[in-house]
Formats: sequence, structure tokens, C-alpha cells
Amino acid sequence: MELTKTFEPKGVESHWLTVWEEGRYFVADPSKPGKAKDPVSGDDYFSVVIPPPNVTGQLHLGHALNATLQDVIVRARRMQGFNTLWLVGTDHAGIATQNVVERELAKEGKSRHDLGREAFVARVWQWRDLYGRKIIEQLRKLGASCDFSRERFTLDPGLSRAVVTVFVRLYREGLIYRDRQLINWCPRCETALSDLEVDRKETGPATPPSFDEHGRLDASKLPPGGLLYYIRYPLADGSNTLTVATTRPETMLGDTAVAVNPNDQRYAGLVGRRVVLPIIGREIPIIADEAVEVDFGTGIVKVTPAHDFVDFVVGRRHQLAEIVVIDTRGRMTDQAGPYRGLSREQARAQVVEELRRQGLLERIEPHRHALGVCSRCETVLEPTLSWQWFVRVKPLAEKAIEAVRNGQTRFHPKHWENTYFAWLRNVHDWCISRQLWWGHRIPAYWCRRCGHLMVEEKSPQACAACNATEVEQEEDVLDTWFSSALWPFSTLGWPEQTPEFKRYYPTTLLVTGFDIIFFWVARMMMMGLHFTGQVPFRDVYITPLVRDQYGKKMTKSRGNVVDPLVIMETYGTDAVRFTLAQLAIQGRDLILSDDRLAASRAFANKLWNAARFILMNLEDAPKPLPFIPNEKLDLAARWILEQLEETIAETTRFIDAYEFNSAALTVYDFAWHRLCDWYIELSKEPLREGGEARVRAQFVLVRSMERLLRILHPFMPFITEELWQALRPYISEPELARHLAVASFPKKDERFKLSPSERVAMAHCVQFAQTVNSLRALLGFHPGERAEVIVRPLASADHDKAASESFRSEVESWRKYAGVIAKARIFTEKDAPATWPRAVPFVLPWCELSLAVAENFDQEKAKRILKKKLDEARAYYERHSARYADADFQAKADEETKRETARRIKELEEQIQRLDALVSYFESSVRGNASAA
RNA sequence: GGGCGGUUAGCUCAGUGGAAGAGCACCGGCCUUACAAGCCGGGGGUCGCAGGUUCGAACCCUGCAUCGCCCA
Repeated sequence: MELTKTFEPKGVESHWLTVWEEGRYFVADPSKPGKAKDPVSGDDYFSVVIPPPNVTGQLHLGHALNATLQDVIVRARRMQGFNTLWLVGTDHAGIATQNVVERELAKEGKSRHDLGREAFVARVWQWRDLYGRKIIEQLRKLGASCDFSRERFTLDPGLSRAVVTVFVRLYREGLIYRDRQLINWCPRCETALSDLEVDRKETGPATPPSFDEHGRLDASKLPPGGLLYYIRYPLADGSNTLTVATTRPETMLGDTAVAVNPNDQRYAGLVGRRVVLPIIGREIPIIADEAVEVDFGTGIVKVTPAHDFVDFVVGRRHQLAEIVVIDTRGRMTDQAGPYRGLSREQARAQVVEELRRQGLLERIEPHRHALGVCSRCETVLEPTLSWQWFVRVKPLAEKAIEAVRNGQTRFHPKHWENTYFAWLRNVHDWCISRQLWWGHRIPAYWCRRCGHLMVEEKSPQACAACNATEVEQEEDVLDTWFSSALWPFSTLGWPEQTPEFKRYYPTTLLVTGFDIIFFWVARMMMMGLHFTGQVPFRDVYITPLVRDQYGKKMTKSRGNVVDPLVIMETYGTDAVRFTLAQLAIQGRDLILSDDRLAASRAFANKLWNAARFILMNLEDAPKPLPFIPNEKLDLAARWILEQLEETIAETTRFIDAYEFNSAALTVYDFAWHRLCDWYIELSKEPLREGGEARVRAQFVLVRSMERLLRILHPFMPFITEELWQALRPYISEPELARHLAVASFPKKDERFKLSPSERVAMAHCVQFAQTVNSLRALLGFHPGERAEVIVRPLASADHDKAASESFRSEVESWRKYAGVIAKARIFTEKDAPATWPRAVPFVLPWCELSLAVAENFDQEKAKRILKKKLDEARAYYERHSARYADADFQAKADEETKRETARRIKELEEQIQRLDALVSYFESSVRGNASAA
């Protein structure tokens, strides 16, 4: 099989997507037993539900990261033999989707009201069917091995049924109630929002506005916040005025009291008196309430119960009237007197003008505060008094806290559980009704005749109270997150006891971002525990946040959003995935840069070429290759195979611990720096040699590469599948899988290993070769030029004949290899040529070597190198011997450490002694023979 | 105001108690027939600051500084 000279990802990727799909490899089968078992839970399955992206979504880097990490685990588990399900789908994203379709309609000059509810909802479905699967397609392209046959959507019949079941049960248990309260309201979306859908936007301090010559204000230039207005309220007895401070002067029209803090000595005498509300002329009381901050403004505040959360609470405490002056579209109501019909903004400008005209505007100050805005459209929210449905969260939260506290569900990294706990401990009731058309319509029914309320799974035929048949359903729909909270079990068929639900619940893992801990994780936990009695997932892995190369969060407004599809196109999907995995460090943000992506692309290319080299050398090989046991292999072969098995074990450990970065690095290091840099180079000789040597090398290369491809497959599925297919005919394995995607994940094979002394020998070999290479470069050898080196034991070992013999035989075992890597002929003293030209000596902790050099080599340079090494060795020696001489160290350090330190000191002593001798030799021999011996 | 996280080489980051590491960037030498998206070398860090614990601290504790995030 011929491979191109460089890796071309494009065709490869789409090809394997099709093949995997046709093989139905990712379709879960609940009836099959798993071939692996989790050592802790005992589960033979592995299931993950994707955090549902919303239907309006496009794949962004956050999704790409999230999906990549899920896919790494899922592919690994599938290969390990677990019965694996990765369930995929989308949520209906009530507000966002409705907005999209409303904008479409607006282009046709229509509003949703023109169509009516039914036609509008039909239109949204149409939109969803056309465009709503885009993100799923993008996930496929990324190589995500989801079970696309089980794709779910929160508005599917099954999931909708789960929503109704849950709603009715919670209502009957008293955990859902209806109430008229002040809630967050978006006047643009015209719906209620939950606390979590409110963004806080820091505002101000802004520049106070200027009035024109007519005393008018330009409403369009008035900032939405950032100002504090001081307004005088005359006392009802006309004796004086009080000054109140507010950020929202237009709400004064709805004031029903003025308040001070009961502990505020300044105003103690005021409480119980009355003021006249300017413009409106209403008399309102002065009350005392703890909620008033003494330091805010003048310490006297206006109270508008219908338009401010604090004031609402104060108002209920003091039984104040709740006067609504702003309606659901942000327009002033009839209660706003002269300002009725104006927008909030216009009303503000006019109220301020009027107060000024009447001399009641004391001053306007710049002021810093936070404005609540809609997380969807950034419109400034209007706290609004209305009837809504709420979930009583506290009782549910307690169980959710406990399940994490006792370890039934674990967070990775662990510290995120603090965020989870903090939120659940302070949780408020959840406003779940939305005044939208797109979503799950609340299963509550009203009798038109007597007003009786019925919450039922199915529309009642008649009123349970008066038997009238005119029954109508609640108009509101549920918060999208209400249905997402059920996702881990509603997608599996609950409330039915489906095979999927029985087989795959509780799910094994949830992978998501920290910003979603409240929206999803906490709510899924609450609902899961309440309705199934079990946690919805055992592990929660919190992904890092993706930032751009300047460390900035990617946002549309900054314009620094990187489109994953673009970089997939540029670098190849495997490279993007590998980069993301490599940078996914627990507890840290992920900064993506072109450099990293390029490095991953280079890695893919490196693999490609390594495989190409191997394949080039398999033309004469039998299919499959015969298995060769450890004993029949030479040292280098056994070394690389042992390294391979270590790499397999380590990578598996890191994947199990969700340490994706370390897993990726481990594989990378083995592939590049050991397999490619060492073994492939070492294999060239036996391959050339032919015969048994060639056959053995072929076996080792194929084994190393194909097992490497298996552990790398979860990270880089496409290139590994492509290369593995090419190698597959040569693999000898009973019941070998047709494709890598479903091949077995390797387990550490203990048969391939070195003895301890061989391990030391190879470590020496590596160090020796690196030293020779380093000297070659420093002394200006041409890369193609062959070096000649003598290696001998350090002086102290010289006298011991046995030691000297074992030294010689060790060198014998690896000198061929070091010779290849360092392009050198290596001699021991025994076989060194009798006449030796000029040479540069060098000393390692366990040997001495000298490198033959040309007549005119740079002696000064050689001396500098030696001196530098000598200084380093001395510094270490000083540090170690000082430590070793310390009485406390002798008394308190453990034996192992002492032994090791003593050994190093001895080693360093010898090295220094030899180096020192060599340096002085150099110094004394002006132009003498440098072959110090 | 409360909490969490970071601060290690020019950049991005590994490294949870016993000789400071990787990738990229930089410098030098090489097209050595798998790979120039490559090969072989090299330089570069009082591990934010100050105390403490310890025989021994990048690592544990305290305080401070600074950057970022979350909550109120």
C-alpha cells in the first residue's frame, strides 16, 4: 500500500465517518453484556448523555472541546469492551428559537400574533427540521462517536411525556406552586426569566446629562444606568422636603412609601410622618425598615414594591400597595399619570425634566452599579409583578447536596463541588413559566366557568369542581431548563422502564463547562434523585474554558471567536482534537494558539510517515506476521516493546483519571521520541540485513505501531483508523476487529519486558548516544561524518577485573545501537585501535569516553565544554555533600534517601576528579597531544 | 463584601517534599532515501514577594501583591 508523502486529512476523514456509520459501530445495544467491568462500580456499561446544545446553535470551540473529551473517554471505553452509549441530541431553547423565527417572520412583515399560536409553532417546527440539526452534523464531522440513531430532542413525544409526568408529580407533592410575585421580566422577549438567565452588567459611573435651553433632556442620550438621581419629596405638612436617591427616577410614579433604616439616628423623628409624591400628588408614609442601607445616597430611599426586588419585600412586610407603572412591553401604564404610553426611557427623561422644573431635582451624580440584563438579548430587565409558576427548590436541593457530599457523584476537578454546594445552599425558588409559545405547554387547566385549576397529565374532559366542559389549558410554557433537567433519564425513555433506561441509568459521566453547573448539573441532580432515586451520573468532569491566544474569553462582541470548523479544515480534525485534549488541564483555562495546532498537525504527519516507513518495509512480509516471543528478540526490540507497554499502562491510567493532557503527552512522547527517534532508526540495520533479523524487526515495528494507534485512536480517530487499516493485514490476533473504532483497547502485556540490568544498560545507551551527539555538534562534526569513540569505566572501577568485565559486556550489549544513533564507531579499550589520533575526553557519572578529532580541532572549545561540565558537577557535589554532612539529615532522613545521596556523592566525586584531571591536562599541554589517557 | 483559581524559560503550560521539565519561539549545523510539518545540537528560569513548618520546599502553612472568574 502506497501512502502519500504527507498526511492529507480531508478525504480520510469523510471516508471513515461513512464506514463507521455503515458499521453501526456507535449504535448501542442494551441487550448485550459488556466485556469489561468498572473496578469500583462494577458496571459493565458506560453511558454518557451529551449536554444538549440548543437547536439554534453552531458548533463553537466550547462544544468542540466538550465533544472531544467525551469522545476520548467514550471511544476508549467502547474499545475496552464496555457496553457503551453516547446519547446525543438538542434542546429546544425556547426564547432563542422563538426569537430566530420571529425575526424571520418580521422580514415578511408579520408577527407571531398574525399567525396565531398553532401556526406559529408549526412554523418553528419547520425551521427546526430544516436548520436544527446543523450542530449535530458538525459533531459528526468532529468524529464524535455518538449514537446518532438515538438522537433526542427535548420536545420529542417521549421527553415531553417525562416533562408532564414530572410537572404533575411535583405539583401534587406541593413542590410546584403558582403565585403572583415580582419576577425578572424581559420586556423585549416579553417573558419571565429565572434568576440564572439574568446577567449582571456593571454600569457607570456615567456622565450626568445636560439640559438644553428649554430645560429638556434628550431621552436617547440618557444612559440606561450609572447615575444616581437625588429627588426632593415634600413633607405632607409642608414643613420641609426630604431628599431620596434613586437610580431609576421613572419608577417614583409607583412609589408607595419612603423608607429609612430604623437605626439611623438622623431620621428617627421622621418615621410615621407622610410625604407627598411629586408629580402624582399621592400622600405616602415614611416607614422604617432594616433593608435600607444607611450609606446609600442620603439614607432615605423611595419604595416601589411593584418594580424593585428589595422594595417588593419591604412592601409586603409593611402591607404597602403595589402599583404597576410599567407594563410587560416596557411602556408606562395608566397609573403613570401624564406619562402613560411612553417608553421607560422617555418617561425617565420627562420625569427628570419635570422634577427639575419644580425645583425638586437636587442633583445627579455619577454612580457605579450593576444592571440586570436579559442573558439572551441584553435588554435591561424590568422586575415585574405577575402570576407565575415556581418550583420549591430547597427540599430537592438537600438531597442533591448530600449525594455529592457522600461521594455518589464526584466532581473532577473536585473543587467545583464548592460552587455546586454554594449555589444549592442559597437557592431560591425557580420561576419555571415562560410567556412563550415554543416549549412545553404547562399541563394546567382552568375551568372557564368556575375558575377551578386542574393539573393533569391529560386534558380533563370536564371541570372536577363544577363539571362544566369548557376547560382551557394554561397559556404559558415551561423554562427550557426544566426539560433539560430531566435529560439524563427522559432521553432513556423514562417514565417507561425501557431497556435503555434499565441498562444505562445512572449514566457514568457528564462532561460540561463550569458555567453550566447551576443550569444543568445541579438541576439534573435534583430531578434525577427525586424521580429515579438515583444520581443521574457518577462523575462530572468540568472542562476548562477555551480562551484565545491572548488569554481572552471568546465572545461574539470581541470578535475573537475561533470557528472550530475553520481550524479543522486548516489543520485537520485529528490535530484539532489532539490539541484540545493536550491542553485540557484540570482546573485551568485552555488557551488555544496556532502554534499548538501546528505542532499537532506535525505530530499527525510524523505518525503518518512512521507508518509509511513501516509499510515500505513490509512488502515481503507474510500476512499476518508470525508472533515472535520476547526471548527471541534483541535488546533494542525488547526495550521498545517494554516502553510501549509502559506507555499503554500510563495512558490508560491518565484517561481513567480524566487527565487528558497527560494522556496525550504520554502517547506523544513515546511515539515521537522513542519509537521514531530510536527504534525506527535502529530497525533500519536489521531490515537491511534481511533474513530472521528483518522478520523480527518487521514484527516489532508492526506491533509497536498498531498498538500505539489503538491507544491514540480516542484522540485522533481518523488518521489512526487509516493507518491501522493499512497495517491490519499484518496483525496476528484471533477475531481481529474489522475496524480500529471497535478494536480492543490494549492492556499492558507483561510478556514484553527487560531485566533490571538490561534496563540500566539501555539507559546508559541513551545517555551515551546523546553525549556523543552533543560532543559531535559542539566540536563541529558534519552530520554525515562518522565519529570514533572509546568508552571505558571510570578510574575507580579500573582495578576490579570483574567489574571491568561486566562493564565491557554491558557496552557490548548496546554499542551497536548507540553507534547508529550517534553515528559513531564505539570501541572499548580492548578493541580500540592501537594508534589513536587527537581526542577529546569526556566524563559521565558511570564512564569515561574520548572522541577522536581532526588535527585542527578547537582545543579551547573542548576545554570550555569540559570546564562547564566540571562546574556543574561541582555545584551539585557541594549541595549534596553539605546536605549529607548535616547531622539533622543523618538523624532524620530516611535510609533510602541517605543511600541514594551517598551514591550520588561518590559518583560526582569520581566524575569531578576525572574532569579536573582532564582540564588541567588541557591547560598544561599548550599544543601537546590532547588524547588524555 | 464572600468564595474559587492562577502567578515556573520570550510565549503557552506540565511538575503535591529529596539533582528545575515539555511544546512553540530563538540561535548554530544538516535535504543523513519515513518525515524540512523533518534531523542533530545550543542558549535561556534567585519557580510573584515575605515569613513559617521541615534535616530538606516550586510543592505544605500564614500573610501580602497581582491577574482572572463566580456569587451577593
